[in-house]
Amino acid sequence: MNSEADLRQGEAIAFAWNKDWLAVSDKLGEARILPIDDAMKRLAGCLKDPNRRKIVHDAKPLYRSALSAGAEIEGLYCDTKIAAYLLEPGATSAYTVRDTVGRYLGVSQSVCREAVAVGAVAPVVEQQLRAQGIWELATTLEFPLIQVLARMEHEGILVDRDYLEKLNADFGQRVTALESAIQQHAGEEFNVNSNLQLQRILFEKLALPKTRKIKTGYSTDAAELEKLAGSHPIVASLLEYREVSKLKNGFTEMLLALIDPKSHRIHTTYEQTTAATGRLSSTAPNLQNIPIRGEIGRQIRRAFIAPPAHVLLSADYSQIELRVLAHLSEDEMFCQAFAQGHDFHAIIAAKVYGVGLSDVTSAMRNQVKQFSYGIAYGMSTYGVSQRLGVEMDEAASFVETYYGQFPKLREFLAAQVEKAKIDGFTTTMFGRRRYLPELLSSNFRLRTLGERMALNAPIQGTAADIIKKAMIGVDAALRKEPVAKMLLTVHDELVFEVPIDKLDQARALIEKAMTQAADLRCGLVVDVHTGTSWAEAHA
DNA sequence: CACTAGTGCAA
DNA sequence: TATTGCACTAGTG
Repeated sequence: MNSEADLRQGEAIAFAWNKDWLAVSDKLGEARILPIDDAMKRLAGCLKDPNRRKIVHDAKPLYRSALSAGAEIEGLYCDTKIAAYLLEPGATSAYTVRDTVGRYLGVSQSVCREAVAVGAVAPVVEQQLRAQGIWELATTLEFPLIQVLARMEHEGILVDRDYLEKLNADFGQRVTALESAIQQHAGEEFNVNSNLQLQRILFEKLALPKTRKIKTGYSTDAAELEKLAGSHPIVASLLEYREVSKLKNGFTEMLLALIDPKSHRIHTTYEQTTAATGRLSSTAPNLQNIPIRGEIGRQIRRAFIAPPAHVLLSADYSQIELRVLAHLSEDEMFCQAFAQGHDFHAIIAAKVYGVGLSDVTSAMRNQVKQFSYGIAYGMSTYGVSQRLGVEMDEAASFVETYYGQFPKLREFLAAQVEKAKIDGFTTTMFGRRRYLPELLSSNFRLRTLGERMALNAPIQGTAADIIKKAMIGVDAALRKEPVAKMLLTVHDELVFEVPIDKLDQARALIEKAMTQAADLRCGLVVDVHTGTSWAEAHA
């Protein structure tokens, strides 16, 4: 390895261990569980042999192996400190740690600095967490969640490879055909994926009406192309090309590449420290943005399946963010709407428009629904006028009418921003903080962005707290009574694999644990669906 | 290889 | 001028 660059690219040393054993890779991606003494020798051997230095070591295969062996993982480490400890138990100072590992790896000690710092600052981090009043959040929510996530990643989800391959080939043909059609319309060959070249074709050669301005010229995004749809036949082909090539390049192809050859399943990685609001994120692959809306996109969800004699069960929180908003703001009318019945948005629309529930038109319902969601993102009057396609004065009166019905909503939101400006951070129901230095910015755009973040963070963050707590509860219940396996988490949804003959038990257990995760004024409601594929189960 | 911009998928 | 993410492609340095 030539040095710093290689290490920075994830070729860090990874270990999983407890007091009895330590897991290390002995060749790429192949992890072994070893008694602690043997592990030390093996590790030392690996690192000393220059031909085997590349042997390194994603954490995932390590803990997967550990879990298959039925192990309880105590720690998962990705740094040089433990390596140094294993190689030279006497290496304790930061410098000797770095120097020891650096020598074995044939890299400079400075390369090791960052990783070593993680170990060195651990006590300081604990002190900070305590000082910020979030030690409890860490020890009762985030730390216990680590193992739950590890089990889910290790389990993976089954995909229908044959089906996915057919889909991929089909998409491939369509992309090729559409590309030709577009170039026919354009009268020349060009790279359809290049926005620069595309802009030249659309706005210069074909002289289509100019669209929204962007840094590099004029936008060619789907919303703008829709407006040009009548102007030239190339536009329809382009929109379809975008849709299909997105699905092929971004989904079918990637998913096929990430099917684990041994388990035949897809194992995502959840990032616990990425989203500023406390949400989880998912990478390699991101299973939190698998298409669901379009019919073509939905086909991709059909590839996620249950093994024979099993079904997938999807349990999602109904309107969790709006419920959190209702709870935190203590707006009685808003809370009552949840208690009344099933169609929340229609109930709110009836109040806003001052009509009976049966007189709510779909247009009314849709406008109100969009604004209700927009509230949690800090949508402005201008935003309302854009999204609802109305004039500014109409948008302003809509906003007034809406908040007139739910006065505590606006009070709560304003108070959030004021408090965040004083404290410098927002707080969720479980005490999670988001620091917002943007609120002090002299840059108008940045400052107003900070204000919207201050509105959104407690709501999105509390919802994240709740589902995390639910996951810990569900996991604990499932370990006592293994009637299902928890596979995925998608912000307000949990996906399980359930033996068909355990379905009733699993459903009851999951619903109970999720519903009990928090005590909201307006309650928590969980919708459960099952099916052979994720497409069916999500419905 | 590192970085940005543009685009588009999800909750 | 509606939040939070991940990932792809093109293009620059």
